[in-house]
Amino acid sequence: MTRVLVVDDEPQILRALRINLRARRYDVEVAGDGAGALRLAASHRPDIVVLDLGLPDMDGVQVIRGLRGWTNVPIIVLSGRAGSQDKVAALDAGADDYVTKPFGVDELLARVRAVTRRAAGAGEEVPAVEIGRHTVDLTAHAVRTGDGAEVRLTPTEWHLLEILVRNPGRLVSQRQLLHDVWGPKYQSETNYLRQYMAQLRRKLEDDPSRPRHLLTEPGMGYRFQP
Amino acid sequence: MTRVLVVDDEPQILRALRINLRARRYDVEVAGDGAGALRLAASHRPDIVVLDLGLPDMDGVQVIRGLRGWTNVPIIVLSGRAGSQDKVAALDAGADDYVTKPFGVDELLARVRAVTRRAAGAGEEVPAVEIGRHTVDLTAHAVRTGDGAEVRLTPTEWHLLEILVRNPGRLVSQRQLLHDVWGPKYQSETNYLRQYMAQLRRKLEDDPSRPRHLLTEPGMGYRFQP
DNA sequence: CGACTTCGTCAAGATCACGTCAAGAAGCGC
DNA sequence: GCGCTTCTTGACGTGATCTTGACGAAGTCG
Repeated sequence: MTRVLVVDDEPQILRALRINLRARRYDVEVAGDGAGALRLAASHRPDIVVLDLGLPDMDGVQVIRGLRGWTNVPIIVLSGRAGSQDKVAALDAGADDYVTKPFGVDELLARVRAVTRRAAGAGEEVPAVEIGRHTVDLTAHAVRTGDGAEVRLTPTEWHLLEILVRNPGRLVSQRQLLHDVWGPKYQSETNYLRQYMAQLRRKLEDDPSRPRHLLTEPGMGYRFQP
Repeated sequence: MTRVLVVDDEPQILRALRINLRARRYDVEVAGDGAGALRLAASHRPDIVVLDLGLPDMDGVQVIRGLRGWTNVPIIVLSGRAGSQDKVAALDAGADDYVTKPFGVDELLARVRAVTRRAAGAGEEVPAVEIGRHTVDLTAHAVRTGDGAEVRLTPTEWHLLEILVRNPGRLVSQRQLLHDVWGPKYQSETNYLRQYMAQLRRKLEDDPSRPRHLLTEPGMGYRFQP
């Protein structure tokens, strides 16, 4: 059974999540503060952590760092404020996804499923993925459309696409993309991302103005949706 | 044609073996140290390796282990020392035969024949591919056009073509091509690639200015498209 | 409702990579 | 040793790619 550790300081949220997750056959542990979360994570080794950033005793990002020091367990962050820098910091610290409060339980459960699915296949390779009518073959470094025609990507376009495709379903922060593609000195040049994401959508999406796979998460980053 | 890789640090031995083996219709590549031997073996896929144990850069047994990590190519060891423990170490590491210096060329040739006969029943791969009007036969090491005429390629041209053809449809990076053909110190000399890719296209493509099989991926590398 | 941020888009110049030509150096066969 | 092939190295024009700035639209927050 999949073990979930839920960390939140609001008792009613803890109660709601515990009931809903148990109904879905998850094994649920709860913690009300950061110290308890770290202690429970170490002793119970959960398969997923659902973490609220607003904790009474310590900053949520510190909790993430404390976990990432010794485990790669998937972390889904809950945040009360939309557009907050806290969430970007959380993703950069190693969180896997985020959900803004107030959130629907269905949405959270969907993200839990997505994150567990990805963690299950972590060891395997992803040789090819589909984007609209196109197939992205990472090993061959090629993009082909259905009728065999090739789509040419520039080196920078490839670099960016590869990072997103290697993290399917996962939100990748702007800072991380800029750092990985352009280097540590370009972490605030978000126009580069806008420029190249637009080019990728023009080349890969069926309707570039209405992307279905290369999604923008405003203020956060970008996500490749298989 | 059978490909032989000769590894020795003494130029006169290299020269003598090259002349004698070529006279017997073997295709000979030579290396002067262990690193070059491993590189040539990976890119050129010899049918036999003749390996001197006394190399300047690394222990011969290490070279044997490096080869045995991924290939079962027959290895004939040359050694100046008749000591039995060297022999045991080499054979235990995966060598197939052992010749003590000084040796007669006839003896070595006999052992080469014996070892090839023994390994004759090995698995095979893609022997021939088509490029335009030409047929590239990797095992025979020859390129023929439709009417039977032969196209002559220089050793470097072969080396480059072989790497590309052994990775059909896949992008091979400039760095890897330069590393495999010219060695680790030439990884930024992209003019070599431009020079030899142009020569290959002149010899193989129907319209060299509009290549259909030897494709450039700007900024990244080259690709052989079957 | 207005100030502010963020995103998508367009357009421009600067820069880089490629193909090509050419010539000297080195290696090999005779 | 001599002639030939092959390899190495440099330079240049052209076209593609990258970089950079600016603008309006959409959304957010007070």
